[in-house]
Amino acid sequence: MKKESSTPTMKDVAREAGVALGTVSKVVNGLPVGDSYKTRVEDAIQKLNYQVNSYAQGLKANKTYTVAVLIPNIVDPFFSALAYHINTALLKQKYRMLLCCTGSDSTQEQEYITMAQQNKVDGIIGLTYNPKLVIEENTPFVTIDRSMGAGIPCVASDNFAGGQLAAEKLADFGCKNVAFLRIGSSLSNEPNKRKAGFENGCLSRGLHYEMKILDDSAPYEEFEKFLSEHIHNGKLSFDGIFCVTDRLAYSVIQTLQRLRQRVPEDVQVIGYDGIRLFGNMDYICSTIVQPLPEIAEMCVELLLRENMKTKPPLICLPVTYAYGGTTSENISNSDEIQQ
Amino acid sequence: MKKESSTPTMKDVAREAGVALGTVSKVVNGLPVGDSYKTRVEDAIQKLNYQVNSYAQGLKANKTYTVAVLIPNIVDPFFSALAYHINTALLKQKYRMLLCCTGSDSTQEQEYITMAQQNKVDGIIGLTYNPKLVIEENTPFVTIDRSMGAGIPCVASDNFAGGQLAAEKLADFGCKNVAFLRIGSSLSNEPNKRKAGFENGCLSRGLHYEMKILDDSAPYEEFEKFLSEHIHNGKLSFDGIFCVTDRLAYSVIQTLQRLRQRVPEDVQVIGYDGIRLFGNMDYICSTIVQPLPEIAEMCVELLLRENMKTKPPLICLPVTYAYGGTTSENISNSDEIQQ
DNA sequence: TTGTATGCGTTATCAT
DNA sequence: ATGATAACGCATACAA
Repeated sequence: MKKESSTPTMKDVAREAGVALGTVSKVVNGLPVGDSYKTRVEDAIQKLNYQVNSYAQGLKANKTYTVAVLIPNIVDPFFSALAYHINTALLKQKYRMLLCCTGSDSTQEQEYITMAQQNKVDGIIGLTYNPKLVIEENTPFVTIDRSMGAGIPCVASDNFAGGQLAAEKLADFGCKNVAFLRIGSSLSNEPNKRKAGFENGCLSRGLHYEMKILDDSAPYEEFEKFLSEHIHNGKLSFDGIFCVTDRLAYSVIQTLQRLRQRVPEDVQVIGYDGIRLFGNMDYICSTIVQPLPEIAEMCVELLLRENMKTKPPLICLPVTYAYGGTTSENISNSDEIQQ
Repeated sequence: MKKESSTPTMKDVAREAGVALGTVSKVVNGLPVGDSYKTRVEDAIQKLNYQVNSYAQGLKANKTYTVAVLIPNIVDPFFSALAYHINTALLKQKYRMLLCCTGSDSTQEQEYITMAQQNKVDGIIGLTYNPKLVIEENTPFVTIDRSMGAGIPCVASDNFAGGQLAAEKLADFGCKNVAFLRIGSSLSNEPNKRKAGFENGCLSRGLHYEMKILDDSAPYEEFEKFLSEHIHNGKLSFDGIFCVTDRLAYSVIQTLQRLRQRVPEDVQVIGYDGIRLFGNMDYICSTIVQPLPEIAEMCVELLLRENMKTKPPLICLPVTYAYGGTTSENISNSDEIQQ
């Protein structure tokens, strides 16, 4: 009574084929085996519909071909696109993705990491908000957009250059008086560079600029208040706005419409991230596009690289600008106006 | 030389605590153990930073607390929202999600299923396009939106009622002459019921209607052609359009704008799915909302239910209508006009 | 109550 | 080249 109707094992295949256990293992793993044996084993595998048990493999080899990916959520288009590209990059290397949505919650993040390590993942890629996560020494870890120091590599878009590019584009498109709007965790230092780059760009191009930085806990209405206060006689004093994310840009554009400001005629808006509707359709605004495929590839390569001696602390990948209907370019793109 | 600097095992904990292996196991699993032993073991666990190896657990128990989720992709807002809710439902039951993006490709789907079974997942939830997938008998399987017969449960929104509701809403909002637009795999029979329900609704409400059904391979331009052909003297002969998905509705709305038709003044549009921007913001159009949380919960419950004798073949969950700016309702929602 | 021994499915090291 | 056997980390039936 040793076997219930459970899934067949190598032992079953060996018995069926009339060979030894080790022989089956060799066939499965493509090691040299006598031809007659090989076919017999393959027939038995077919007949029993045998599949290797990767849990047993993992136990033996101490390697699971699984990588945990920690992101805040999966419904924000930026994060879902990120997850998509990471999955693609992992698949190329025959790795599986264990997706962990943390809700940006430090406790959840730690729980997921513990879980992932119990699950003996071969590595963790994380866009996290907890600067002091407890991670085992021997679990490779790569972060996205969050420098955690201590020999943990961070892959990010070139946030500084992106901010700068945004300022330059606004200047190119005729803006004189611009604003930078930001909301979000002040812990995450990488995106802060967008502000610095933007300032730098404004200075070098002689743009007058103002900043409005909100904490995570602040209500969005603060921005509406800020913008209203800069309207005099129905006219906004800014002719260009750079938002720290496309998501914020989307809300800001709605607010501007409520305030009877036309985009892009009265005020131009540039976001950051390069989000597209349905992942492959229109940009939701003119934006600084993050090179998601490259970021994903880089994370995976760094994570799986053997000689971890040479782990670079921070890798910045180049960004590009894309038109999304909320800027006034001289090129005739006006038939695709959004919102 | 048996131990490299690898992760500690129960044996290490036992040695450290000066107790037997089985005692450690009991402590870890919360089985009764003498108090002094218990604290000693717990201290050792702390000291060594021990974590159970779920691969070894899984091998032993033949249970992995992992469920594979097959969806076409993760960047379409509908699928990402679905994945999000399934993940949430699984987490409640202490299950992990192995996310598999199939690209709607039958071969990929089969590969993923093979992979998932090698990984000894406890079950599979799939929104698939291959009607004849090979799945082991003893791997629980639940489908979403695709009836596969043969005792495999299917969870879906009430597509028929949804189509009917769309027709009724259009009728309520004053439409007389409506159209149904559909593109997508003709293999997937569940969403086909949207058409049937819509027809039924039109008939019972005395709406004149027309249909335009496109195959997956057809170019989207066919719709543009179809709509242009129904414009006479600048006026579209339809005053209401029901699109099989929000995604299609989005494209159709753009097309209508190109054709100088105002939405919703000239023609009202209703989609299906209930997609929201960024997962929690505005609907992209007036729409029939799928009850995603309930669908996810139902899938998980069905999948993990022990007494699989009573597997219902098809479960339809109720849909609701939501305003998204593309219908003309008499209620004063007009300040939130989209597009 | 605590310790010991066996087996889960696989791989790898041995003899043969 | 092939077959027997030990070991991976854990859970558990059984013995103490």
